Amino acid sequence: MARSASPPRPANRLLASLPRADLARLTLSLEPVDLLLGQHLHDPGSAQEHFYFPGTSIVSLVGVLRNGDATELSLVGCEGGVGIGLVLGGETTLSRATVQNAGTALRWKAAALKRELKRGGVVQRMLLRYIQAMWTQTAQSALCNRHHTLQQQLCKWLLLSLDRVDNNVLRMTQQLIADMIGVRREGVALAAKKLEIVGWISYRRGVIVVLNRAALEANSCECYDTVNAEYRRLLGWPKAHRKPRAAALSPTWTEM
Amino acid sequence: MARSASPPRPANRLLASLPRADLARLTLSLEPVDLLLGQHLHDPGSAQEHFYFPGTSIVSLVGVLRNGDATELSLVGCEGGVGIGLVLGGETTLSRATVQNAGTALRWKAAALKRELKRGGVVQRMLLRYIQAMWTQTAQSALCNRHHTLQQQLCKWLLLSLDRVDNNVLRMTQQLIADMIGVRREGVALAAKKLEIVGWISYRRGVIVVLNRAALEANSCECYDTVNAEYRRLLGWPKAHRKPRAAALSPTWTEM
DNA sequence: TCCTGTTTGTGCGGCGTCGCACACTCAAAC
DNA sequence: GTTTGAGTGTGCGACGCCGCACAAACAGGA
Repeated sequence: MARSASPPRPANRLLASLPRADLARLTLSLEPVDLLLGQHLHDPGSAQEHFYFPGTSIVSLVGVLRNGDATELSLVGCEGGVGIGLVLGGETTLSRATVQNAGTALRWKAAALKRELKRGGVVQRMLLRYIQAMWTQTAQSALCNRHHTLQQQLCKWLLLSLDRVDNNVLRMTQQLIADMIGVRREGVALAAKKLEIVGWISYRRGVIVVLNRAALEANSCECYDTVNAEYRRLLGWPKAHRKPRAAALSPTWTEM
Repeated sequence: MARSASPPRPANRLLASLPRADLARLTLSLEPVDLLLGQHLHDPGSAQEHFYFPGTSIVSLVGVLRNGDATELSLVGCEGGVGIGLVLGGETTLSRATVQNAGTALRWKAAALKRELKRGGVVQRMLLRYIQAMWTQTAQSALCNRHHTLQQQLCKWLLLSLDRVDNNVLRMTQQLIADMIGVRREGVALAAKKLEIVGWISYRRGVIVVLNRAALEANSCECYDTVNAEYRRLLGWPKAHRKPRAAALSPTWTEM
């Protein structure tokens, strides 16, 4: 069969980490799709037909309470995948997967995924390790929600999102961010204003530009570093997957 | 070999759910141990030598921040197991597993667990589904920490613990509970006092007796029900694993 | 160009939890 | 019986976020 002998490295890093042979086998059953802003890849309790490997898209996993209040459990971009219920065997989960950022992804039919899991090789190991990384992120969210301020969490959230796009621009309204973090829009407005006043970000009507990434890192809660370190350990990332810009000497502002 | 042909059903319900043949095979490599109050089964980043199946013991998985602040991520009793890092392949996790309630457990050498996982049969499926249940519990904790009051969380926590012992008595100081929920001891003291005044619990110096379980259920946050339902779905529990006592007609108090 | 709906800014009272301080109670050890 | 320390009760000011109300700024379509 004359399928290209060595397909281009996929944008998704889970896939890119696979040995050539395994990647080639998987590629046969992967289908490129474009994910649209606001699209739900799955809802609480709904069966999932596909597992998704985001490329340029970003997907947010959120937990939802009966009254509609929500909180983000994990943010998934090109470093991960969506559909852990398929891997762990529960089929459905209680979470919702919403597309945060329109973009590309590769999707994998549930049946094909299960066939691959039965092989029990490197693909299975990769998926399970990724699930551990995601569990860590969810666990850290629990800690973060309990112990850290909105200001710190906003910094963390901006950084997590920034790591999953290829420039320093985020397209998000404050309302959307508030829904993700699980707080009021006004709270986000206040915190964002402070970040703008000190010049670390600028924004207007749904477009956020990060101007001083290092300062955000210094003022985000430890969760950002902690989770990143664990992703690196579990998934074998290089030390930093973005070149840090020249560290700005912004002091961690105290009276913010 | 004259090993008893049909070993007694184990106290741990994950094990009890296994087909006879698989259980018999596993039993050969399981070792009974007594877990002591306060014992750490693993610490953040430390390698785990064993996977534990609690019998009468209760183990709390807690996440810890750099300053020592902590929050419970999952409570594990006879319905579950401790050591997901071994199953998912990361070996270590960022959480700490502390024994909440001294009691029995069966432990399983990491090497034997890995051999079993390679088989890829019903044991693997059972462990993965349990991990999904645990992820759900952790995720719900994140939501709970964000959106629910200490009073609700205390009710939830008492119920979760109660489900994992065989009477209505919990041996825990308020300080210990506070550390688990991730709040101040004074806050727990206040909330507990309210529960005692309305007569739903009584306690003295580290011994809590639950007098009106139904009332606690009515006043706990939805997380208790949500997580329980998901455990039932994923692990095939019967509808209620404790007989509900006669439902007390305690109104959900409003001015508590 | 004006209109309209979305996005952001801001003020106010209220509530839940924090951090701290200190008194009290009980059980076990001496 | 007395001492000691762990466990519990309570008050106070502070802080962070909520819920609400409403104004202002902006972008896109009519």
